[in-house]
Amino acid sequence: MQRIKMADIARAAGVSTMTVSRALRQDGRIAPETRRKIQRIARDLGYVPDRIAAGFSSRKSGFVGVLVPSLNNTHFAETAAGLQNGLHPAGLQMLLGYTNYEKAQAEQLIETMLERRPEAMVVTYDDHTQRARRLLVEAGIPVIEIWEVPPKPIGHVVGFSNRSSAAAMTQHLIELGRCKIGFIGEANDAGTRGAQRRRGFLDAVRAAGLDDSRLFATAPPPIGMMQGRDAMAALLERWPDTDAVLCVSDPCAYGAVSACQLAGIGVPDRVAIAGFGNFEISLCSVPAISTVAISGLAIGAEAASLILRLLSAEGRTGAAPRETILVDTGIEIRGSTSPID
Amino acid sequence: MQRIKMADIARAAGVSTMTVSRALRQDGRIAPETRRKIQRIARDLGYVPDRIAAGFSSRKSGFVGVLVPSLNNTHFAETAAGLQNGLHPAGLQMLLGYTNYEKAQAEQLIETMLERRPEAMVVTYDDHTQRARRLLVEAGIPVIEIWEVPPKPIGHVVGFSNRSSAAAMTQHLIELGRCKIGFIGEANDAGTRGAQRRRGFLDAVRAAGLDDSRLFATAPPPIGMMQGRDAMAALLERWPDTDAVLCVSDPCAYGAVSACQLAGIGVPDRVAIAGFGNFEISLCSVPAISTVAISGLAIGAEAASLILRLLSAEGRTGAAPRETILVDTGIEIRGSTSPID
DNA sequence: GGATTTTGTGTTATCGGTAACATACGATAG
DNA sequence: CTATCGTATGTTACCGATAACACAAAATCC
Repeated sequence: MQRIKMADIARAAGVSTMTVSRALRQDGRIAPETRRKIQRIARDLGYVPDRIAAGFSSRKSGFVGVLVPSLNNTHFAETAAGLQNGLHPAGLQMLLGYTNYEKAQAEQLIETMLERRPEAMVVTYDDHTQRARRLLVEAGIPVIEIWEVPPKPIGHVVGFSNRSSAAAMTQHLIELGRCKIGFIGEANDAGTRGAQRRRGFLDAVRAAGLDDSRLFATAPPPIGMMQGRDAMAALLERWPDTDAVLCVSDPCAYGAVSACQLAGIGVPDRVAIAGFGNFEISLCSVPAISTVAISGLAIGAEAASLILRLLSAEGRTGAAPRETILVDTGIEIRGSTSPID
Repeated sequence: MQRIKMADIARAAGVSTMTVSRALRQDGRIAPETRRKIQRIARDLGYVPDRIAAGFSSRKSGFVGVLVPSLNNTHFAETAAGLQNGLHPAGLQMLLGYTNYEKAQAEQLIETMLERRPEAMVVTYDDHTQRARRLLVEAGIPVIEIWEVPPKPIGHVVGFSNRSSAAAMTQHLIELGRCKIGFIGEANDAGTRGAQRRRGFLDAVRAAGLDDSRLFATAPPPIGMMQGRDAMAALLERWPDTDAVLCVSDPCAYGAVSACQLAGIGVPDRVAIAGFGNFEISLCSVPAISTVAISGLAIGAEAASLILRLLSAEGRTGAAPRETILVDTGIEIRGSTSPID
């Protein structure tokens, strides 16, 4: 089974391959009639252009590498969707990889993705290995970190402050009059998003002069509903008088709510519970769960549009100035933290 | 910024590029000493091989195209994860695209993916357009449909029968003694997975001689929790004496459970509710939701291993015989359908 | 009406590797 | 001691498209 290539069309049309190449792109000065004829022949022959070869020749691969910790997570799935929506119309194909929250896996994926000569890389903020950072820097392409504003960015940034968002939500719990507030999340001290949220929690609790010891560490991410449930049960056993809990994410918070339901503990009457991320479950849960609203779709869309901007502005000497784009976040107050009458 | 290429290494080592090419692969007969020297130089120079060029030359792109309806869905996210796990170690990069349940989008994605010359295509079963099917067939590469066993497969299959699984779950509801059973799902009559589940529901209900009219049609997919909630409320308004409901998926079923909670309707006492897919929410919900257990990870893993098998067995004349791999499914009975005392 | 520009198309080289074949040389066999 | 072979490496061609430049014919100018 021989694939049709440009030379076949050229032969059929009695022109050179260069003319075919020009006719099939918007580019180039071509007689309208010639173009129509070539397009018709291409269609009749069922020609499928070879973008690999085209990219190889024009030194533009048409790929953008994207790394997320997990696909099985609304956040990152939406980010990927936002990226695809923005990149696909521009002829860019997303190379998606998920790291399963493992640094070694991330480094591995970065390495193999770079072998595909992407035109840009999008990586979810994390405490990447030195080698991973070096590979990204030396690739000489735009690198965009998403989902946080790193203290030491590798390149461009599309994110927000997990720390201050978590602090804002904690502040809300404090203003409810709660004073024995716990936190459920990973214990990892490295610079991850979860750790930033824990820091924000501590910022707010300490500023209010409250007990800052009620940190319940789960296993490393991914932290799902059942982890949240188990953690909540354990936290209440250890500190039975806890009156509010901030969870590192919404699924985790839903697990905490379900633990209370099973134990007959009223939410929000006895314990207020808040999550992070505005997942669907936090809206549909009974009671609905207060959460920090972030749009993964927006992050993906912003990253995509930044990439398009950076790639089209490639006339500059040296690297483009570092861009930092902040996406909006907000606190959604719902039933799980409504004031006690 | 000039990238290092094989020629640079060859010059530094005083050998030809061909020797470098051989040394950096496992292939070829190379003096161990030469290989070590070349590998060291490559490392020192920070060489990153160009897999695009390599693939272009060897006529193997190293890509596998994967199409799923949605990423924001545990099912397909796990499938993608299973595929990546299986393909990445073999040096294959997944090109992932999501169709948002739209046929036109699927056709578009198939077209642009084929321009990347993938070595195989994985598509989620759906009622694809004629043109999409033709493109896939004419690509001359292995095509694998997943998540259903199609009546007219395009190529290979890794799936299960949505219809009989749904029938089995409906049968379970019938055996509970329920006789006014509803179904919540899409109305679309096309050959989608949801439509197959509805057929299975009807099979079982009719076989038992029960009322088969309680079909509540939601909007087209994606069908989320809130759609399930609204649909359940509307279904109960229309048919207040309904005593069991099968939902097209778990998130939808959770929405239905939450609708009952809000309305003060006991689950399972007054209405039993079952879902489909074994999402985390069905396990963590209170009550936990009975569901059809399917492993998206297994589907992805099976598809990946089938691809590797097909690609390595490319010595055959003509196409390889069509393979159909069935993955296990089972009924998980949980609180939402426990018998009334 | 000849010079200049514009338009449409062709030619050549090349992107970074690898397949296929060629070759030099030391080892082994007879 | 020569014929044969296997091993390690080099040479050449090419994968399918496009960039850069060349060039003839038609259009425009003064």
